[in-house]
Amino acid sequence: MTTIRDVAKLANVSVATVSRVINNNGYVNESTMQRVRQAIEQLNYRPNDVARSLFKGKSKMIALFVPDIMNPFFPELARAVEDISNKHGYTFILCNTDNQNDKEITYLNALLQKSIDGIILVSSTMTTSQVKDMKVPLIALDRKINPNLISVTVNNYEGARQAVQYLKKQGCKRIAHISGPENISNARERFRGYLDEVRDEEWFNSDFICVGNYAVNDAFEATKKLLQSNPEIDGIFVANDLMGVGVLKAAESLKIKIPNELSVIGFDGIELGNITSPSLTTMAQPIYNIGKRAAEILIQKIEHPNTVIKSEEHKVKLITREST
Amino acid sequence: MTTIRDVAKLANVSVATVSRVINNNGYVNESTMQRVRQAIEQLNYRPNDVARSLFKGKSKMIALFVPDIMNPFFPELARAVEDISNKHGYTFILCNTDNQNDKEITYLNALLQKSIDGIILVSSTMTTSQVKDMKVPLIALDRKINPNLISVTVNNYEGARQAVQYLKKQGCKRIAHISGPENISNARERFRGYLDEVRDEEWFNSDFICVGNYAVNDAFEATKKLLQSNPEIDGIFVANDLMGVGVLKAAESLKIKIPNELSVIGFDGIELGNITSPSLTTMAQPIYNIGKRAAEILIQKIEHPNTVIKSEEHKVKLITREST
DNA sequence: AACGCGTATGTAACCCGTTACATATATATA
DNA sequence: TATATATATGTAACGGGTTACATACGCGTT
Repeated sequence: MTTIRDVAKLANVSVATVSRVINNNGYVNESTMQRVRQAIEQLNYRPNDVARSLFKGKSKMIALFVPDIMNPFFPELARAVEDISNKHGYTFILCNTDNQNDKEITYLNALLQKSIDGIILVSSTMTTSQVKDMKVPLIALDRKINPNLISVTVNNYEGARQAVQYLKKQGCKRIAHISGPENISNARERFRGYLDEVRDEEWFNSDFICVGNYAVNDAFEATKKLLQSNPEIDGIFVANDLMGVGVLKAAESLKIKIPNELSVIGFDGIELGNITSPSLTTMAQPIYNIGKRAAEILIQKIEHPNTVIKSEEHKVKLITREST
Repeated sequence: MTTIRDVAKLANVSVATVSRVINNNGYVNESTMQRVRQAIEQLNYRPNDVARSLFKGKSKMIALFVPDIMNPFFPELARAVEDISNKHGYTFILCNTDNQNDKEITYLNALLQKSIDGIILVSSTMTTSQVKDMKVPLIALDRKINPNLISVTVNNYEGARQAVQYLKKQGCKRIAHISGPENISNARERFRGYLDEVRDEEWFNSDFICVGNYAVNDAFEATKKLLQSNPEIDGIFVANDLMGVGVLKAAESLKIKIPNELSVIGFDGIELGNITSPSLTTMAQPIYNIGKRAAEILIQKIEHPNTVIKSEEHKVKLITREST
């Protein structure tokens, strides 16, 4: 492998001068620069990023922790983060945590040993003590971790209220909710939004609430039970689209007509909801955009540690489709 | 940050001895080892991987190039590669190439500068000259690049024939094909399989062939045209499941009943096909498994450069669902 | 007694950019 | 003319592990 010393020798200058040319800093005479450039060209020299990282203590790498890239919500997030990383000259590392804290900690340590420059966390298991006093910049995405850790999220509470309001406007009189796991902040917010919309209705009944796990199958089973025990339900607000699909399938298997007998609204706005039939009405998050913003904020934090950065809450948007 | 020298000082030994303890090689007296271990513990010392990489010229990182992680075929592949990387102590880097050769080359150079240990390529745009003489181990996945580059693929040709045979067995008399892009090796193979099954049928008509782009929308439009011009078609072999979804939607919009009036079979076996209604019959690839094998082979190649490694062609498997 | 080998540990060079500091010339200011 | 400043370039230390090589002790063999 050719090194900066080879280039220096060929161009008849010191390594310092070559380094100045490469990094375009310090004083270098025009003609010297030409000579160095030519030597670099001739040897096809590429600086070794590892040596650079060692000296600088920075690696130009950022990581994204997601529970599981196979969950269709996350690829778009990952794509956004990768695009922005790439645009700013960072290499993108993807880690699947399976919502397991020990995996997160193992990844974290491994990445710190590699001088990772920053990490974006989609996590419901990292604890406050694990994230505070971290010397490497962290950003929470999609799920808040604690109030001191900058986060990029959506207005889950408001979005949930709007979803329920929309069902009411469509004429639903008995609205149920399939919630997400209680340890996930956005699931709690969506649940709270639902509750604040329905708790004072005279028809409200806590049997209309099921706890799901943000996955298709559980929602399928839960919905079947729910609708069999409570045939009066005519609307369901589902805490994410993936479970929304499970609800549609359950209704289909019970021969309940959507949207005639039952209206369904999801949350997230993943492409999947557009493909089912009936297609799924949803409160869509700006998924790509929140991933993009998280990456931009992280890079800002890495490159300008002193700028003041604030958490962001983006707005969800109703997308009406065939399920309502 | 605490360094090996800090540990050495505290344990009253040389850095060489500490290194020997960390890496468990060379002679170290039992009691010395205890002392060093304790110093490591006490200082919470973690070796700096960047320094290690610089000396060794290896980074313990591997990368996966995919066209776009948002295409639902790739997350499972990525997950498999990440799992295996992780298991063997490698860090996983994901690169979205958008099928653009210049992006691939840019990524490649960036990764080489980071002493990447190996790369898995899902690519239809890398050229023979770009991959030969690469000093870093490469593996082609899902798509062959050239005969000299080890690949992990499936039996696309055979699978395609089986798909068409299955449609015939189901009673289809006029079988069309929506193919993938001609520059993708697996699309060509699947097309060839289709052709070899139908070319000698007296009903065969080249109008039954459309070229798609492995995406939903194009297939939707193409199918509408195809079925309107050729209402006699009663079976379609679609080169991937994503386009299969487009076909299902097109049939729905034309009020063509599936499977009664039209049978559809896809290829890939992505989860999506299980969620549509009707659900999509498909020739399923062992997606996770081929990703896993590619990663295992790559790591084998990295860690034992002299072992003889062969390309692998895995078998696809018919999954019958409601669309046939 | 001399030699060989296994055990144990330390010194210093090495991996390869980066940059603080030293040196030197030329131009500008006082 | 003396001093300050911009320009130009080189030397060597530095970042933090790794390891070749040197040194030294203990024990067994001849």
